[in-house]
Amino acid sequence: MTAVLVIEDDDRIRLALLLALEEEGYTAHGAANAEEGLRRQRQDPADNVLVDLMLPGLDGFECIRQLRRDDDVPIVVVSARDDTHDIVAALEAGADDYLVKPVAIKELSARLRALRRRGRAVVTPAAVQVFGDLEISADAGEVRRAGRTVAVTRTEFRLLCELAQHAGKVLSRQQLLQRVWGYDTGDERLVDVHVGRLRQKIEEDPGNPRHLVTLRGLGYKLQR
Amino acid sequence: MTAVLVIEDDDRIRLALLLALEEEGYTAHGAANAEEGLRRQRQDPADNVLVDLMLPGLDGFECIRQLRRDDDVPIVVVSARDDTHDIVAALEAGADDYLVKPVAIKELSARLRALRRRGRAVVTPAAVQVFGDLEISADAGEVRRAGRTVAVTRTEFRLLCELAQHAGKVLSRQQLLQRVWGYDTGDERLVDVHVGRLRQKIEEDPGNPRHLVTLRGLGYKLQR
DNA sequence: GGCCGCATGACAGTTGTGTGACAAATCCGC
DNA sequence: GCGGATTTGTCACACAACTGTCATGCGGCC
Repeated sequence: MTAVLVIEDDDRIRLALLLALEEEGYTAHGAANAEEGLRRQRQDPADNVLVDLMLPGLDGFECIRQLRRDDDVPIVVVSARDDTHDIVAALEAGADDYLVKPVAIKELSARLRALRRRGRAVVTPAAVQVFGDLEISADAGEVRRAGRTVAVTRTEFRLLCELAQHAGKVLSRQQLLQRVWGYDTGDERLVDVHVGRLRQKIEEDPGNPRHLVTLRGLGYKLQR
Repeated sequence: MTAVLVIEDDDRIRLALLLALEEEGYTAHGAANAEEGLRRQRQDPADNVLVDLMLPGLDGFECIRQLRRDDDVPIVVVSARDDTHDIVAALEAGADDYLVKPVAIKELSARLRALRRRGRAVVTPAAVQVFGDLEISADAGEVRRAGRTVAVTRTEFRLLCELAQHAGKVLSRQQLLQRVWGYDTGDERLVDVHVGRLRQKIEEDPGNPRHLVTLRGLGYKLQR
């Protein structure tokens, strides 16, 4: 069974697409905005994703880019705008096809089939973030220091990724607790402990950290 | 350098496309009818083929089918007819995309790029992947370790292929359940068991896997 | 000097993973 | 169809790794 995720803010259009897709034999799920769509796709990846370009909050282009980071899923843009600039930008962002509303469901279905036939993307090397002698690859779930892979635990990895995502910026313990652990409240010392453990692994001299630095009274930040 | 073959009987349009493509940095060749196009592609395969639907003699649909028989080359239809039936028929025949004339060259170029990015044709025709002393032949359904063929079951093979397709990247148990078993939900331990069995067969020291490694809390990945 | 924030080591409870056993399902030659 | 062999999925258990809490001590800062 082929699953399709439809990210579209207009309720009427979304429902119409979902119904039409199910009519065509797909399992279809909807999301009303980019954030919800991304979460869904992470939790339970569909085989195809349909994205509208004009979304509240995170826009379609950014949504495509983030989808592409995690996944090779075929992405089809379904937009009201028939404009070469938009089409090119969407394809460059990582979309595989672009359809202008209103779409004929038979065409959509045929295009989805053509995309699946072509299969998943060629094995692309995992994306890597570099901080001096420190390399982080979210895809590969890997951290390297001076070329050597170091084993970090899941929590440490999440913490590191969160810091890397906001490289150079201070993140308070509260923010980290929230984003890494999902705690709205809790003991901030917990962050210290894990930062300490992380330093043991990724810093040359853990007592004198160069990448994962403390900003007294503010929090931590990751830098080159 | 990327080569494109344009099969189009209207001289003016063909020349315009060839010029525009060269402007975009492609090497472009033309053919005025299907027979000539097929011959050219056999003799000196291009990386992409553009086909008009209305051709003298052999028509575009048949041309696509014959191209597809020999080759996985990405095929884009460029036609004056904006009709769902034609679009669906062309895609079913084996085309990868369908553009309605007049085409914006920037859009065409972006679509060609998107296709190549995805194309299995361009990169993995042999479909034998090598991971150090481990070889996986997707076509032949064979797995070899250190030159010796090892017998793996169908499930194990699919699991291995899925991991190989995303070589070097972590796949969560959820993703594997979804992609290998098609389960939307289910016991993740199932994945563990099959990974364990696979290791017995493909790893030199199954207790100390070098290729099929666990990333605690994240999932599994296949590496060199 | 005293206070506060941070680093660190130890520890117990929890979680995640590997593995062997087993029964159901499937395959296959006859 | 039939019976044996293979494959598949479930379960339980053991073990190792990880997590969060706490206590202690150090060092900067007012």
